[in-house]
Amino acid sequence: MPELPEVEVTRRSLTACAGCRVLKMRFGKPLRRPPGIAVEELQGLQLGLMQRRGKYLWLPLRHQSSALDASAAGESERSGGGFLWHLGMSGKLVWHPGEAGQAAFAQPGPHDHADLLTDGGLLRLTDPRRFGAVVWSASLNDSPARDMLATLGPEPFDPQLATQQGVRQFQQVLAGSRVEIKNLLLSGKAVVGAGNIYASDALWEARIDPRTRACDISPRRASLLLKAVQTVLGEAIQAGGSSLRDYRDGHGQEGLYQRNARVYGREGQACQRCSGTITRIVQGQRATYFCPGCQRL
DNA sequence: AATGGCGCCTGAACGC
DNA sequence: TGCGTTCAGGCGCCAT
Repeated sequence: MPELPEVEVTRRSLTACAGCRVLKMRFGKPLRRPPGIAVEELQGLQLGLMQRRGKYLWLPLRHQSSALDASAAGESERSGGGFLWHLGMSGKLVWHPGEAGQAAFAQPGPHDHADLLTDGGLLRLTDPRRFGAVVWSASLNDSPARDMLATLGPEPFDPQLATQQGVRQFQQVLAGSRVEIKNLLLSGKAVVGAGNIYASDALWEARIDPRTRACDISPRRASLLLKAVQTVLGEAIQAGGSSLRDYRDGHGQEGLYQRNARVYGREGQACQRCSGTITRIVQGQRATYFCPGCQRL
């Protein structure tokens, strides 16, 4: 299930599509949100560098900025824009280079819901559960992209978050919320990127019981938690993400983090820190794993 | 305003 | 063997 590390690994694996030009696009079964653009309008647009914000990927698509285009009649009506992608629960964004892309485009599978064919290959969103999204926006600062990103907290690796002021802001979000800390992490309001796997592991790393109300966590422990989130997410990116079920990166490679997960998915096993027994509970209808021996309220 | 809960989806795993 | 049930969870929406 793609969380921030999986999305970041995907982004890094998709650099090859930058500079390619759109030949065709096709949408499969409808996703929860309509793409918001007609595929005919995309032909000839050039792919820029994929960017990430939280668990979203932004792919800019622009017109060639040649003198001919600039003087072409009606060109100003089509100002370019980009696609905001989300992988949902089961989404994979894979690049099929060259002729392999042409062949893949000719034979879409039942779960291929967005196929962007370019002169350099095919960018394909495969998503069996269809919780994912691919949405057109004129820019990141325009609707709908702006609204979709508006509620996101700070990026875990934003240098600003490491400053005194950034840490204080994180502490203040916790201090102002009565939600259980595990659920606050999932909300992305204090920091984005920690989904169900990494929220459990970060709380173990910080020795905090996941049921603790956010406002009951001292500023000192909050700053430790922030570091733990950064540590766990950073390790996961290095490991290529987690492949619990069907996650793959842009080359179809699986991630290895789950082999070294601290507590996630390890119910009944011994805690590697205190030899307590890792326990599974449910918070907000989602599984949480933690060690009652060394994680404190 | 903040918070908890539900529904969207489908494949895998499980039980009878 | 084959059917039905349960589970996985990111996120938008709704009720409180």
